[in-house]
Amino acid sequence: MMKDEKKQERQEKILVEALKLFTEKGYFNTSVSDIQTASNLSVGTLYNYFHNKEAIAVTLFSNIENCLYEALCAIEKKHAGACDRCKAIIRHLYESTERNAASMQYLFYTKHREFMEVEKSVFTSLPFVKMKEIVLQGQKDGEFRKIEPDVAMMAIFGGPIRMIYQRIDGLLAKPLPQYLEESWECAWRSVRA
Amino acid sequence: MMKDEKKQERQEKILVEALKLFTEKGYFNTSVSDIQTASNLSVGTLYNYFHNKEAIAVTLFSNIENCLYEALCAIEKKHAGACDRCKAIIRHLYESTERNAASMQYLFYTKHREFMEVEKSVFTSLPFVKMKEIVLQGQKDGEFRKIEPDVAMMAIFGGPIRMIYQRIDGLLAKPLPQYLEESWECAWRSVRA
DNA sequence: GTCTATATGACGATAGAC
DNA sequence: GTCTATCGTCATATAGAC
Repeated sequence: MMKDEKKQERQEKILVEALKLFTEKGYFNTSVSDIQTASNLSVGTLYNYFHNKEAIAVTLFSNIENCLYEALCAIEKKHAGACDRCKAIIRHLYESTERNAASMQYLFYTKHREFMEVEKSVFTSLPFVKMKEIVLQGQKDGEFRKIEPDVAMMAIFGGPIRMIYQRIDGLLAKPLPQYLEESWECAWRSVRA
Repeated sequence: MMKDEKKQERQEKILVEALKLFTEKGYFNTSVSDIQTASNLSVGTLYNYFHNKEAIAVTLFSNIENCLYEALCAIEKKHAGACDRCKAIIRHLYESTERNAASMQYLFYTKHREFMEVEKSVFTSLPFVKMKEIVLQGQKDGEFRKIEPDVAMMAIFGGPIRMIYQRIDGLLAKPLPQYLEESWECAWRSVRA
């Protein structure tokens, strides 16, 4: 029996290569054979690790989602007010995009519904529920204007998320963190009480 | 020889059905056979109207893009300041989404790069260039704060565009125009001089 | 567990009769 | 111009040897 460590490592390799391919060429333009080749494994072995192509996509999504969710929980703990929390979240998203564009691209930029049974939309997933909670709390505490919560949510994060899309598409000259102050100021002005 | 009118009508039918299928199931989950069946045509006939599946997608994109571009030009003519223009644009986008969700979904929500040779991103296409022009003019005229133009652009339109995504995903209870005033107020507060 | 070889089926696109 | 029938290709997934 193979050591668990080695097994883990191989699974990780598959996920990394799949993520790279999915974000570069898209899910449907990536064949199982592509993933297998990039991972230096045979087809049979790949199917030993994942039940099918969709399972790879689902695992990837779930991993990235959980990772972001934990980061958001840490931010929530570290900062007190909704204002500080939201800014920290945007900073985290910007920095994550620079550090690991593929993950962010896969999370935000992919129409998961087209190939995964799950998910209504990324925006119903755990991290975004948490973000909404923070915004609602901010309204309750009088930090944010008491407008329609969906509008407030999108006023704060809509701009920064769009910045992330633009960066991923190669349409922004500078790294995202360099836009942080200005784009946060805009978000803040739009909803502060 | 068939009357041009009838020919036009059939081509239109193909485009309408293709748009419906592409937005419901996605481009890759839609087969040429699906389009052909929905259009009440044979495969052969369909290939007589379009060179291949991609050509249908390209024509669709181009039609919707032009239609939006013309609407933006009309708005530009009708309104004087950048502020009024931007609000009118957002109103137009909101109303279009309610009237014809599929078109807006196809324009905004589709990763065209994955199946079309063209386009870096929707955001480099004509309508969005026009939007950026309007924002730049607004900064020049002192209506908008003189921050990084990309940030200003996304501060204004990022929130509303995200609202459109949410509506398309069925995550907003009310029709978009009912959020217009509040979401415009947010956008405006974020960038006004 | 890992490999190679292959079954199965779908899809895009064409050929050729009418 | 329109149809039916079909071809070639390729992708997913499995079988079975090692």
